[in-house]
Amino acid sequence: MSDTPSVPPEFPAYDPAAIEAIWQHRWAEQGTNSPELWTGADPYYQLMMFPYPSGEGLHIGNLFAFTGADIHGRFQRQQGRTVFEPIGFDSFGIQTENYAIKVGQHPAQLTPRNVARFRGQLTRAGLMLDWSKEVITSDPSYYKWTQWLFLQLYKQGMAYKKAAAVNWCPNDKTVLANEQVIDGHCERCDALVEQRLLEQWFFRTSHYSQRLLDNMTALDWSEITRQAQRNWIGRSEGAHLTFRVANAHDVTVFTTRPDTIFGATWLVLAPEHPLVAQLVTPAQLAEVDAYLERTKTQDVVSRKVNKEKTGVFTGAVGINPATGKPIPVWIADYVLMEYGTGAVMGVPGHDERDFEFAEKFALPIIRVVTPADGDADAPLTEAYASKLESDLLVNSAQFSGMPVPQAKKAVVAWLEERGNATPVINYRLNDWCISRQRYWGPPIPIIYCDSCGPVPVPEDQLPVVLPLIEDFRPDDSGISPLARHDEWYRVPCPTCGIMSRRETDVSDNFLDSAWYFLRYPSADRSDVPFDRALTQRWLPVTTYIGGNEHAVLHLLYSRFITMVLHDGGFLDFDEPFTRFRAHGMIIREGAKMSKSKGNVVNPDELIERWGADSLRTYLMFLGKYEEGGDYRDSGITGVRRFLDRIWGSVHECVTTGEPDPAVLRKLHATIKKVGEDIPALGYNTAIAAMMEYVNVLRASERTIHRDEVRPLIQLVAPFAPHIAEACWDILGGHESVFDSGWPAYDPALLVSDTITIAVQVNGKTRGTVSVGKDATQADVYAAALQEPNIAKFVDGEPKKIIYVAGRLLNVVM
RNA sequence: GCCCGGGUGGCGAAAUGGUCAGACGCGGGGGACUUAAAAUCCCCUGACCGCGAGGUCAUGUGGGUUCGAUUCCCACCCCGGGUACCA
Repeated sequence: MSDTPSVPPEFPAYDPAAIEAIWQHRWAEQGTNSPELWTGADPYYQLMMFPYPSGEGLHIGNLFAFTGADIHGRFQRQQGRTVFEPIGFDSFGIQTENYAIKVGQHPAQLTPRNVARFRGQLTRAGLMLDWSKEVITSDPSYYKWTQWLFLQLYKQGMAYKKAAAVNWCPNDKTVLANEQVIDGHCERCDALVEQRLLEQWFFRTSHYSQRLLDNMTALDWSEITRQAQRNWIGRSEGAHLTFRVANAHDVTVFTTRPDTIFGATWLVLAPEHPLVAQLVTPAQLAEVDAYLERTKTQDVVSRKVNKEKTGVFTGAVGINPATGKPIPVWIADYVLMEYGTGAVMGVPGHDERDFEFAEKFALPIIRVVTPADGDADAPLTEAYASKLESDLLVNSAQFSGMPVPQAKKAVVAWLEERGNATPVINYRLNDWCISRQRYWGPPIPIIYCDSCGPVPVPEDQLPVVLPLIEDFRPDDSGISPLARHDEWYRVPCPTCGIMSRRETDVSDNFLDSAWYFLRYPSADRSDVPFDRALTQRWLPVTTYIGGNEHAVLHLLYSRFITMVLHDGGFLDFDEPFTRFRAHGMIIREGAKMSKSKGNVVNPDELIERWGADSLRTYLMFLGKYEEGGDYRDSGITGVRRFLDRIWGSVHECVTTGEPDPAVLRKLHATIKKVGEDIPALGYNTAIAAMMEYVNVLRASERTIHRDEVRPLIQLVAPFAPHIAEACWDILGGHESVFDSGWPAYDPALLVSDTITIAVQVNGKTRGTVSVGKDATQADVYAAALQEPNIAKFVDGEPKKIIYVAGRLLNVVM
């Protein structure tokens, strides 16, 4: 009882597996990660993009993304907010279906297995997920409401049916998604893909183009993401111009360059343009038919990829409303029916594509625009398509000499008077085709009745359950596999009762994910898709973190759905995500990870070997979260050592004596730094700052005071939650470290009485001087001259002295 | 082609007008402890010249602005991502 131990007391080695198991169990048992949604103060909805539960299990990239979001959420919780961090599975869709076909199993069997595996992995990774609100999109309790959503859009006139082209494989006799068409060939059988017109369901996203654009200015989103959306919406200002055509209907074109109309030497229609049949003259009929046939037997993808100009003359002749001259009307597949009016005027002098076309078909090329100092008659060897505001019109009658921006307005006004023009704003954003001629998705809840037409399935009859059929593969019938099941698709009309047919298409996977964030808080409710009051309390999502590969489609569709629900009176807000941050991509040793390269990192093995805390922290240490990182196998040891040192410090620290003031200063600087870096997603520098502190804390095997190490545990907790809980417990914490708050720093400790000023002579640093914190320029200069190493460079009177208060003095000789 | 990112030590990366650029970590070298090794701890580590003090060069390339540039401007090269006949 009297012996003073001569060796330091032993303490258990840091054993991540054991610690992590204990705390994960405790979190689950005590519901630590399931906040009280109705009463919790200061709600903070921390959302991460839910995964598609692939057969391969959780990818390290998923883990990188989720960990970054989780750290943000855990930090917010330590700021005293009630943080809701839900998770779910995007389990419907073509990816799962294709995988099921590949491995020869049914997606309905595969999905629960994959989901179970993901659950295990996500739990093992120590994410602060509220599993009590899990959402699985392929579960009838979820897709019931996806179908409900379709019905609301239908009621609001936002869903409609029209014919649209799909990729069709004539060999497999099935519809293909764009990504299944490789170079114009079917990815499975290599047959040449063609296009087919099918009646499909669309959502009127285009109705919201301007609002989707306008609202964006108020969103706190990564700028790259906003820019991607702006480009996608593609607003462009221009005009509709109308051309008379002899013996036929007028042709209206869209152009952003009405000023160039004097140079329009032909008209071109898309092959699908409705006026084509009317315009063709008997003499040209055979040639035109042949061309139309050719464009039809081309898949949707390669038509856009193949830039070689083709076309055919219709025989029709239009009148250029500006010049009054006759111009030929052509058909060419470089004109897209889905953009503008499906017809353009050919202005070869000032449009690259038109120039190519003119060269190929020997059409006249007229210059109507020239640089300010240019020659009106200089021949064009390529299209002059500059956007310079100083460009002037030439060869354009009364408009010659006018600058382009002014001419755009003047020409439209002039033609407008004659009824030949209307100013319009056009968007490239198309309506959203949600029909999929597939099996693994929510059936679209519509019934076709011979006497009533399309009838929505009454809401009290939802869900329209996806039947469990064995032959779920797409086959040679050319329509959805569901159409092969009479017993499923033959139903009485809800209105008149006569035998009718169900819609056999399922909806797009993107529809499942366009509203899942609304479902989470209400996931346990079977009577409503989302509870109005609870939604009001938790949404819009406070912070959404996800990959920028979804910058356009998923985020745009989610915004669209939110707007529609708002306008339908279901929501009080019309933007779903207040703050969005795109994380970067994780690569390995400079290369993209892929199965074919065999360089995929397996998170399970890493967690087993190093622990979840080390892996989490290491992933965040690789680089800027928003830029991604380069995963290298050797680096994780440094992070593990860092956690080991924290573990050691917690066990070795004493409560006698006082903390070292110098260490405390560093501690408070670290608290400040980490507290500023985490909300800005500067995780790598936050970790570096903590490492620096640990180096100071343990320098020269000094004795560590408990008060020097305790706040560090709170700082490291978002990154390494398990070891933090364990350490907090050891240091006498009575609650979870995540309910212990965040340490405050004392600003007074961060300023010292003396400051070090760099002294440069002619811009070269020659030394530093230590002066009082209120020193003036003169004080610093005087002090500098006392330093021989500085003074020797100062010879005579300086020409100039620049003083940056508190930082630097530059003496210019 | 167009729109975004990004080029800094042997490597992952810090610092975006101001203290010899390179924090933090990996890797490497040296030392302490140990019978030895591991672990741990301490020191060094951009390149070149010099015994040394010290000096020279260095943030993709070339210009420019400035007392001062990795940081701002212009041109170009390379890498990554997105998008693509959008009139």
